Amino acid sequence: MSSSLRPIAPPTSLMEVTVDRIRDAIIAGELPLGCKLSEQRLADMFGISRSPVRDALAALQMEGLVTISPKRGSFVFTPDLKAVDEICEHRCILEKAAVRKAIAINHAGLIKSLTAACKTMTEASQRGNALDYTKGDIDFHNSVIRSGGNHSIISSYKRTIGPLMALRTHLFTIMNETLERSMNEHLALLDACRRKKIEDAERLIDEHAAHLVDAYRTALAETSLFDGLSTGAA
Amino acid sequence: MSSSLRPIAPPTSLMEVTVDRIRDAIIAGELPLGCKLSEQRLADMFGISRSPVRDALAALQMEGLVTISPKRGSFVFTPDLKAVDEICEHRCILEKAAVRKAIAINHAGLIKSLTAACKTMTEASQRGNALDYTKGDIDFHNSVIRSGGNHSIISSYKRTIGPLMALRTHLFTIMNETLERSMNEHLALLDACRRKKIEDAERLIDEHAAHLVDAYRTALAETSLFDGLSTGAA
DNA sequence: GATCGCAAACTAACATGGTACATGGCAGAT
DNA sequence: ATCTGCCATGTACCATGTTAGTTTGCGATC
Repeated sequence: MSSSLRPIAPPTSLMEVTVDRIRDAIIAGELPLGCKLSEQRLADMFGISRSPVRDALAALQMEGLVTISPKRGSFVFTPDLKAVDEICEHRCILEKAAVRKAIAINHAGLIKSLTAACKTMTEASQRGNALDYTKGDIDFHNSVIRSGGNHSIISSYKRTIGPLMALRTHLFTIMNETLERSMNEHLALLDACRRKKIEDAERLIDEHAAHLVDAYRTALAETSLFDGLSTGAA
Repeated sequence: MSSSLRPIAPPTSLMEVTVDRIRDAIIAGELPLGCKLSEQRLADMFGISRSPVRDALAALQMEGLVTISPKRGSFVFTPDLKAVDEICEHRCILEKAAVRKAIAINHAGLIKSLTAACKTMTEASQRGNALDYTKGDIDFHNSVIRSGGNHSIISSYKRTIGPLMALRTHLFTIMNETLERSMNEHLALLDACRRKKIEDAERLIDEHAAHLVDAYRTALAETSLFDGLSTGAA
């Protein structure tokens, strides 16, 4: 109750927070796959003008989360099976290159960040919280990439896995089956990194990616059953 | 026949052509490295409003050609030595992965497109036309990536090499020295691909990338001598 | 009854005005 | 003389009006 008359003093631009809000809504499943994203509707939903919404949609297209058809509108990106395969293959290539470099030039930082991520995942696993586990999972893979130190790859990786974001939510439902195996795979990779076994680390990344493809394909198959166009729930 | 344009309907959006015009101006060197890109000035230059210019700048940021500082403006991206190293390393990783896959699953297509690119480069080399040679060079590397067939990698590659576009022009000046070596390297890679020598192909890509880094670093060193802020010539 | 054409509604794309913010220069104080 | 604070200027960012293109639904025609 001081002199701060401005409860919301956004240091970042309105467009930036709009990007975050739409991205969160997509990841949370409030804006389902293939959902039409009307500029006017989103503007009304957030109580702002169409301009920042338009800029935000362009930025999200850059991240691979939405697709924009000229003169037709924006839609939540829906990857098909082929796209999932290609994205996972691409992701696997980047991770293997990053882990190889990280072990060589940034071993301490790699182990530290990977250990922290594994700690988060272990705790979430014990509590049976798939959402927190997945956040730790994302942290783990981001740590691998970031430890590689190549900024070009870091930014590319972010855009690469973007199209899979909308599938993440549906991955939670089947995660329980594969959670234990996933946990063991991450721990094995951490161990290989700690012992600087590059060959083993790359092999483990390959195997992990293969399992990930299966999970995403299953999630995609489930979501395709809906096949409906929802307007998005509150 | 002129009326049946409906089914395909080429969307010649004003924003799209603005993107092309600005990109061409950057590649041509009319908009030098680090040049400030005023929305109003560009809009006046093209005789249009600021809206499509703003959208075009956002798209070019996606391609890595410009950087946008919030509330400050857009600038032609200027890579430093570290960025050049990282981009070339990234690019090398993608090319090696693509050539490995292309040899395995799309050998005929790979050889065909690479041969065509080499033909263009050879002719340009004999005429001493560095510009055409470079276009063939770009075609060659794009062919490697495209023959890999992974669409995620293809789009990522485009964005990856974007930041180096502004340096391309200055590369022409020193290309004559390294043109012959570059030509031989490409021919050697084509030969390795034709004989399905994956190991050799990857090694050649590594070596070629190393030489490319040197060329870009030299170009960057030359451009940094200018250090001036030009408003762009007609 | 099916198909083609037309029209109305919707929506993205473009243009323009207002506002907040960042930068550069200048005056005044120490 | 140097530094600091204020002011002028330019610019990006947001809001809103206008236009043009696409889609959809209905009706007429075959």
